[in-house]
Formats: sequence, structure tokens, C-alpha cells
Amino acid sequence: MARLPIYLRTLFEVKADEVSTISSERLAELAGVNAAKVRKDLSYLGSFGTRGVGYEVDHLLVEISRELGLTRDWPVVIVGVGNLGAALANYGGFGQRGFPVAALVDADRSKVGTLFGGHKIHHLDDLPALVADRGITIGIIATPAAGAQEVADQLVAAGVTSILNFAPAVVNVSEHATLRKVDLALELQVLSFYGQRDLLSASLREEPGVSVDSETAVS
Amino acid sequence: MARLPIYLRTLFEVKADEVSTISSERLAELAGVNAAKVRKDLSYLGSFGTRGVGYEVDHLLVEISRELGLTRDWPVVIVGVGNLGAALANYGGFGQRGFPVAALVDADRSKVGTLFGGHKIHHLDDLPALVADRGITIGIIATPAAGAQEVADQLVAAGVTSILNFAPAVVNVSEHATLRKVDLALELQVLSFYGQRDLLSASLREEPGVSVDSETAVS
DNA sequence: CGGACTTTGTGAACAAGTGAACAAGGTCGG
DNA sequence: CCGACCTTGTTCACTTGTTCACAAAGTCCG
Repeated sequence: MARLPIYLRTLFEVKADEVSTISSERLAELAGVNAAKVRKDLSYLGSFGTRGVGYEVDHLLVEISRELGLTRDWPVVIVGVGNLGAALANYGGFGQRGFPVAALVDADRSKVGTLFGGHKIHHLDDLPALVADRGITIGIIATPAAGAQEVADQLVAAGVTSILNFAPAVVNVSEHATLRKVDLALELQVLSFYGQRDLLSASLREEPGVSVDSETAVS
Repeated sequence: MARLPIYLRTLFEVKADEVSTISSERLAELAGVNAAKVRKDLSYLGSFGTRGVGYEVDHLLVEISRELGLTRDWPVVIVGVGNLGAALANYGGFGQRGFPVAALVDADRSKVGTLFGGHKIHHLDDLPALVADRGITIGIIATPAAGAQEVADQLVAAGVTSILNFAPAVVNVSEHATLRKVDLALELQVLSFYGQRDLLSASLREEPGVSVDSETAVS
């Protein structure tokens, strides 16, 4: 399921090249996955490929968009207008893709009332009213780690059902809500792990005499 | 393996509370995972828990840091100083966690030479020299999708072995390099999918007579 | 109109990751 | 020093996801 957005983006790209039909193999190549996986994923939506030809690009776009619920806009509220929150508010990519920033919220009263990227910053306490008035269903947490759980609770209480958490903290929500997280430092630490490993194996090739526990070196 | 950074963060938090020893069960609870998983993950690093007591926090911190290669700083270069790149450069979180921003690079010559967040912006062509001089091993791609693959190739050619890609595009690198991606729009689209589904099931409960294909409704 | 060719959709083997359960090993009070 | 108690490390069954392989279905050219 998490691959559908990738297919969607890929299909938009091939559509720009005026390709009207595409095979699972070609789509797989462009999306960077296995062809069988593509077919299985798409067959789950229903079967509207034609054998011997492939999938009609326009039709696929419609079906995937519908499955993902992208036939309408989903307004979002950004909580926490610090460095990261400000950046996200400024970043135009959300609105373009159907997720307009509908409100900015912060707990710091000195920020409340100021304008940022065309939006007035509201206080956290106004969350319920904002969510209700503007039909917001998605909340983005861009606060420090310490406040993340608290904010998540308030978002859910205000009626938000989907949360994207950028704060480096473990956050739990009731089972009625969906939470996903993006942890930038975590991504870098994983890269560091691989970088470290490559460095290690490189130095081993240079000095094979150095004794290192093989299991550690391997994986 | 991708869970080690979470354990690390959690351990730092409990250390601040002057906890010197922790059981797998407690750590699992704080990190939001299963206790057996914690034990299995940690046993892979070697076995330095003591049965009947738990794990020594300080020792674990050292071991996990070493495993992740966090005993040194890993300078990063950010390619693309647009909205997102600028935001990431400004965001202090990287430097704090051992990933100092060592250089900013852009293809737009009108930006080159200007200062941003204490860093002078260099031209993309200077990448090889910057990477070599400043010991950079990690590159962050914050360009538009169209340039992402090209930038990735140049990063690898310049000697970078780990890449974090924020551009909404599929990027391939040689097997000597590691690539991870963060796609903000993708995360929101996944949330949209769940939001859509919740809406659907809610309306079904209200009007059970409405006919909807059951397979679509279920998952 | 018929046969060669292409591509889907799916069944079945395979691999990876998860979680429950338990024995081995260690602590601690008496 | 001993037995009750606790927690790790590991085994095993199970679920989930991936990939292969192939029959069914459709196109297209002669």
C-alpha cells in the first residue's frame, strides 16, 4: 500500500510524456520495484489491465487516486512554528499535492498573531475551533520532543484523525487515529551505520591482518 | 537495525532521570516496541545484559553508539538551497546529533556566494573539492525532483557514500553507496488513505444500506 | 481467420521478521 | 549458603511480504 503513491508519481511522469499505456515491467523499472510486486499491488485494486497490452495510464491514475483518497483536498494544521514548522509551512510542496496548510498553531503566545507565509499563527488552545471550522483532518507535529505527546492528544481531542510526527519522540495515539513519523536524525544515524560499516570493510581490505569479530563486520 | 536509534534516544532520556539500569520490558515500553524484539536486537550486539537485573544504561549507550558509528561526527553537505534545503540548513537538530552541516551547495549561480545560516553557498561544481577538503561522507538532496538523479551521481562521484534524498523522485545509486529517502508528500498520501478509509467506514455505520464493494471497504 | 507473441493475474515456494514461551543464569533476602 | 525470584538469551511456530513461474487472456500480423 505504501507503494501506491510512488506508482502515482511515476504515472504522472509518464503521462507527461504522452504515454497512454504502460506494462507492469516498465512501471516497475521506473518505480524501482519488482514487476510481480507491481502486478500484485494493482490487482488488489481490481483488475483493469488488459493482457497483452498493459495498463491504461489515465485509468490507473484515477483508480489509485481514488484508493488513496486524493480526489479531494485534505487541509492540514501545522503545530509548532519553530525552525522545522516554519520550514514546512513555507515549503510549497504540500499545497501542490492536495494538502493545503489550513492553519498554523503554536504554544508560545509571543508568536500568536504574527503572520507567517500568509498564515496567522494561532494559539494551541484554539485547535478545536480551527479543526472544526476549516475541516482539518490531518495534523503535523513540529514541536520539540517534550511536547509531542501532549500535542498529539490535543489534536486527537480536537477531531484530527491523522497525524504526521516530526518530533524525535515516541508518541502513542488511540486506535481511532493514525500516526506516522518522520525522524530526520534517525535517518542520518542509519546512514552513519552504513558509512561506518563501509569504512570498516575498506580498512579490512587494506590490512587483512587486523582482527575483527567477523559477525560484526558482516552485517 | 533501524530500531537502534530509537533505543539510543530512549536511553538518553532515561539516563537524564538518573536511571542506571533498565530491563528489556521497560525499554520496550518506552520505545514503543515488543520486549522480545528489544532483547533480540540487543543480543545481536553481543550479550551484556545481566540476567535478573537488566541492562546497564551507560554500557548500552556506548555499545549502540559504537555500532551506529556515532563515536565521531559525520559532516554533511546539503545540495539545493531552496525552501526545503534552507529549512534543513537552519534546523539545528542535525549538528546537535553529530551531523554538522559542513557545506551548502546549489546549482543556481545567483545564490552562490551568499551566506545562509553561517554558511557560504557554493556551486555544485565545487562538490568534489568540498567533499575531499571537509571529510564529508553524507549528502542530503533537497533539489527539485528533476535534478535529483543527476545530483546523486555527482555526490557519489565526489566521494560521498551515504545519501539522504528528500526529492520526490526515484533515485538509483551504485551498490557502493547507500541511499535512503524521505518523501513528505508520500507520508501525507498514506495518511490520506487511512483518513479516507475511516471516513468511509464511518459513513457505512451510519447508512448500512449503502452498497459498497466489501473488499474495498475492508482493507 | 489462425497462430505467434505479449502481458496480466495468481498460485505456490521462499525469505524475513515477529512474538510467545521457556530454560539458563544471575541476584538477593534470610 | 540456599532457595525464591527475576530477567536475559534463544528456540520455535507463525504471520507477513516477496519473488518465481505459469496458465489464461488478449493483440497483431500475415
